[in-house]
Amino acid sequence: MRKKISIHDIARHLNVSATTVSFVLNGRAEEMRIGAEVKKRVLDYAETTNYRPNLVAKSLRTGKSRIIGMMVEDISDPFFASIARGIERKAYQLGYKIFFASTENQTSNAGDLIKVFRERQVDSYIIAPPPGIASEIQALIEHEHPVILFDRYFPDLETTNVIVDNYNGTRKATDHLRSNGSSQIGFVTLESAQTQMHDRLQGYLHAIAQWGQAPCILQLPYALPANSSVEKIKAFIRQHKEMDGILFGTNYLAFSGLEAINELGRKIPDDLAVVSFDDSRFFRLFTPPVSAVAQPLEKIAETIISLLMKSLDTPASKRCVETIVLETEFIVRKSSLKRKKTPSRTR
Amino acid sequence: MRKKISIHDIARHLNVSATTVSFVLNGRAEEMRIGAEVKKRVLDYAETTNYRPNLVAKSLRTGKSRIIGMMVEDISDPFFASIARGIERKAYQLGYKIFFASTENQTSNAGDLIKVFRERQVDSYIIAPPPGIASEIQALIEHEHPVILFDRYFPDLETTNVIVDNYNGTRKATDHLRSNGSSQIGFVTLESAQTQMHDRLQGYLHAIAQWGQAPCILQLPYALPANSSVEKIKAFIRQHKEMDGILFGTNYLAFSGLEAINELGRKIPDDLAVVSFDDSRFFRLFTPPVSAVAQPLEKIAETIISLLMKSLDTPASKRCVETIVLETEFIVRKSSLKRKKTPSRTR
DNA sequence: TTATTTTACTTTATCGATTTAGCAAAACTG
DNA sequence: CAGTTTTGCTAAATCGATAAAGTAAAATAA
Repeated sequence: MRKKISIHDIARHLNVSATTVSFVLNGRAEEMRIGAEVKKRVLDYAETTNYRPNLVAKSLRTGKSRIIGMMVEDISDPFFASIARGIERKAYQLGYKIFFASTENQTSNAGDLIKVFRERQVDSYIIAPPPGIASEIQALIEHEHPVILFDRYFPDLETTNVIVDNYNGTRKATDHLRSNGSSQIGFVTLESAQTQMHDRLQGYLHAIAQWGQAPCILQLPYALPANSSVEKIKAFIRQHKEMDGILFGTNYLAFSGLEAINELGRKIPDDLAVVSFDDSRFFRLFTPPVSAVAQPLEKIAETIISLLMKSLDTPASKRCVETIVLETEFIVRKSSLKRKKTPSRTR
Repeated sequence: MRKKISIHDIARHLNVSATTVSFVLNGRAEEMRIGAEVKKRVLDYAETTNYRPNLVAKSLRTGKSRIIGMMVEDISDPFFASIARGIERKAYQLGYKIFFASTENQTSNAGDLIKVFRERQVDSYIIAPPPGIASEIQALIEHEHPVILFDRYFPDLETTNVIVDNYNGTRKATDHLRSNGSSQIGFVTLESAQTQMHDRLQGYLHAIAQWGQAPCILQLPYALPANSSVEKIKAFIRQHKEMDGILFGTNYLAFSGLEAINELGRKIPDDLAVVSFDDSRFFRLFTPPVSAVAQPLEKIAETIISLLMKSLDTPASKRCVETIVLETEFIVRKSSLKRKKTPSRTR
């Protein structure tokens, strides 16, 4: 096993100092007045020996790791996975690496992760925060680490946030149900006081208030197993016979909901129309396809990274905080041609 | 901004040496005969100042980073995302952190990533390798880094591999289609010579050979956009009128396939029965639900981590290579009660 | 009582980079 | 031709930890 070569090995071999090698390899040869010939010899030797800098050493010396710590609820959740993927792509291009981690939306997990990240000298953070972690985030900012919150945020905290317009998302979705014939619209959401769910709830409430409908809401605990969700949604549907439209607060709630509706033998959309907040590639595959409020995943990732880079380029003292609100898109899906072609096909 | 405190700060404050502090904080106080009182003072002071070791410095000194580099095709793909999640959970418990990265199954991306990982002093690797990366992986092993390949591997390389029994997976799936009435079974797969797809193909071929059916195969290029896949699958189905069963080589091919079948107005399973390799939580939500070959995701993650830990505990010279083949589970999904209860419901 | 061992630490080197300060030789200036 | 500047480098300190080797004082043994 040939050992890894260091800057000192190069220096020794060429009879120059490590400093010179460092300057050359960092492209500071001119600035530091290193002769053209020495420069060439260093470059050539580094090339032939396939020298790779030890970034751990570099980090220790410079205090910057070029590592981003990213914490989300669950990296295997399609929403977070997509955003993570987008961020990954852009970060790598910029020479940054990412530690991804899942909080399960637990305060304690997030707290532990922040500690671990700090030990590892992570120098910036992208966080979809769980409740109760505001003070730790505040501490990160006080330590001058760039922090971007996304998906949800703390209104009391002066952070840079990237979110979507949840309020108008559910509002448009509710209006859509109404204008497509539903008069009693239910909302199935999470028992969560976090901003994203709060705003979605408000959007729904304000929408139904327009035509004077009373709220009809089911709030499920976070991380409820899918089969329990299905049961609770079934009970909810049974209890509200008058309900002829349902809006789901997340796509996985919608999946449980579709299953519940299916099991109850209700017909979509004739018995019960369905719309989901947060799109999924699967909605178009259902019969009938499901309309949804799509979040601009690529745009979210892009915005997060560009704000983060801006923050990294700015001294802590003059970083400005801002909350970027991205628009959602309402995707209307009607039954495909099949439905029209064979309206009375038996199943 | 209060500065981060180091072992030297503690030493200075308590009038002891940094070495003493290091020993105490690493639990080596007894071994190194540090007095109980000094030990207590160090521990207390570290506690009150909220001392956190600088793991970058530690890595530099010890040469171990306790960072695992994990490379998969795409971390947002549900298969890889689930495995990543399982690995993440276990790795954190063991004090390891993970760099996740996506290769897009491109040799050059994987090569670059290996370089980046090495610069960052990653000390072990979990890789779902793209084609053509065998020599770089060989080099990693020669440098005595523990490496675990999963999902696919290189038969010529002496590596530790964690795979599933792809051959029997497709074989069982094909048999299932046959015994449920399909007599002409098609196979939609990827244009890939990698082991996992190769074995799936063989399973299919051997299965149909049992009853003398001729192969009926569609191979799609890797990373084909979903809408092109749909078109190609539609053409394939149209060309093979006699085909009454289709096996899909991956779940995303199955999704395209379902869309294609839908658009052609064929009925599942009466016109065309469908089975997918690689399960998805969505298959049960389709009407009718789709049977699938499920890979043991949790078990794969578990096996990878335990082999990796074993490897890390073993000197490079006496690590043994092994290929663990995990069994798949064939999940039969019949139409739900609804189908039976209301066989002639119109839609 | 002297020699040896044990106790309880400390000194110093090191990991692989960066960075500040410095220094000799060459070139230029007046 | 002495003095200053520029050129082209290098020595040494540093980041924050660990580890090998050392050492003074106390305890024990002969």
